[in-house]
Amino acid sequence: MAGREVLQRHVIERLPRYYHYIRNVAVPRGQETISSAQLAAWLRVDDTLIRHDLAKIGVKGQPRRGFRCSEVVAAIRQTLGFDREKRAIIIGAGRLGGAIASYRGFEQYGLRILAAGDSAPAREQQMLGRIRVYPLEDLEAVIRKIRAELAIITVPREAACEVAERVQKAGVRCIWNFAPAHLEVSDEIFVRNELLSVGLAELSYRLHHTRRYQRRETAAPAARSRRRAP
Amino acid sequence: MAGREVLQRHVIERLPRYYHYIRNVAVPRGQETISSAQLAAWLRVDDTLIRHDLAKIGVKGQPRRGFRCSEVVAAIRQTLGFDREKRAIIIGAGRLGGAIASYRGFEQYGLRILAAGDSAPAREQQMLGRIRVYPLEDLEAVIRKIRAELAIITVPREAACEVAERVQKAGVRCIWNFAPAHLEVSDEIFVRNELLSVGLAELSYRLHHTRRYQRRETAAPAARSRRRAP
DNA sequence: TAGATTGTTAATCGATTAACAATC
DNA sequence: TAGATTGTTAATCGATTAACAATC
Repeated sequence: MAGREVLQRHVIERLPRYYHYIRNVAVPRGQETISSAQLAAWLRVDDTLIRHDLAKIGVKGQPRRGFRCSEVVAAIRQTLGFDREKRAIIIGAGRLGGAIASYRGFEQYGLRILAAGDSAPAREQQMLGRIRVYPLEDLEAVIRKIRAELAIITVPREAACEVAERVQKAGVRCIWNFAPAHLEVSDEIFVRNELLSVGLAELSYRLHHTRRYQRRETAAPAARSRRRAP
Repeated sequence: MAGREVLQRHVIERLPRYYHYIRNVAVPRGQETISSAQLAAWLRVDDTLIRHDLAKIGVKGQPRRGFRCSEVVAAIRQTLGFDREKRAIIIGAGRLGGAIASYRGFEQYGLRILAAGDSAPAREQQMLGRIRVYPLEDLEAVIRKIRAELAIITVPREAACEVAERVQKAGVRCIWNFAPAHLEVSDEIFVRNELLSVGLAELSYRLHHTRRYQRRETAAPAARSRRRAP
């Protein structure tokens, strides 16, 4: 159940890939079961690694059959908490914020974006898809009203730090930050920084340094952080 | 110069963070030099790791002074190829595509988005910021015309695979994929999958499993892949 | 049954950290 | 000079892979 031992970060990063592959590739193909070898071939890792990971989240396979897709999916959902609602506010109702807010795929991860905030007068009081956009002055009140536990930050860099401080004080427990800024938040709150330039950096390196590539699809983390030194 | 030995992936993922921190935090503060301890405290890693990384890209520090910011920045730019132009096309002129295309910060990484493609008639012939949007029928012609070596995919999942195949055949060498799809491309081409649900998965896990967090800011990769099994 | 696949312990590999001499 | 910080080799740690018995 909940509260198995703590998972290592690498495992946490791989599980959503298994989830994604099974739901979007294996199941649509009509597969009821999936072998560790199949997942491994896809993700370009050793099949033992897959079995280790699945054992950690308590899924049992059947010799000669593999793992039942439905069981793997259920175990991942349960382990990662996809089956529990995450009440979120998105701050920054620009194009990126709009893209995230209107993407329906995140629902299968339990994300519920209940409100948006934005400073630009032109955008205030507007709707972002089906989500209401509030002026930034009301940030704290809105967070409390919708009981947001997660804040998604899609404001420009200059505004990100202040927004982070405010959402933190208003009681949010996690931040998903898309602004290319270094947020200074307390230790109590978890921040995941999606620094897109890291992706660009890798592409740049590959583009300029390599001609051919070995194949590989790897589960790999993005920026995570906790608060900086006191 | 170019062509030092191949860097390990972890190093490639950390360098842009150093770059980002120095340019956005240290330099604006007026620092001319930066110590490995300062970078380490920020990124929550051991300072030895920083010195190892910087040694790998050929930066020399000065005892009691640290590393010159300008030298570190120059070395990272040169190593990762930020100082060389990357000609790109973005396919999918929706909100996410628009956000990426109009973000000016990528210029300091050498990214030049020269054209956009989109299938929706309403968007055809429009401009995306200062970038012209072409209909998808002309994809191959546009890629050849602008000599794109990088394709940024921001189309919906259903369209992603076909787009990937087409850009590949048209000669693009790298794909930066934001669609939550498994692209099937040849070994010759490098793909970086920015699967955002991985980030959401980690937040979900933290939100449901932890109360307090140790601090840490870690350089961490996102999805990378090379072509799948033949 | 034979054979494919899981499950798990042990070995390996590689990234990180420790230790400490060198340097300004 | 003394002291802070780099540079580098060696040790550690942890993730991945190998090996192989168990199972259906």
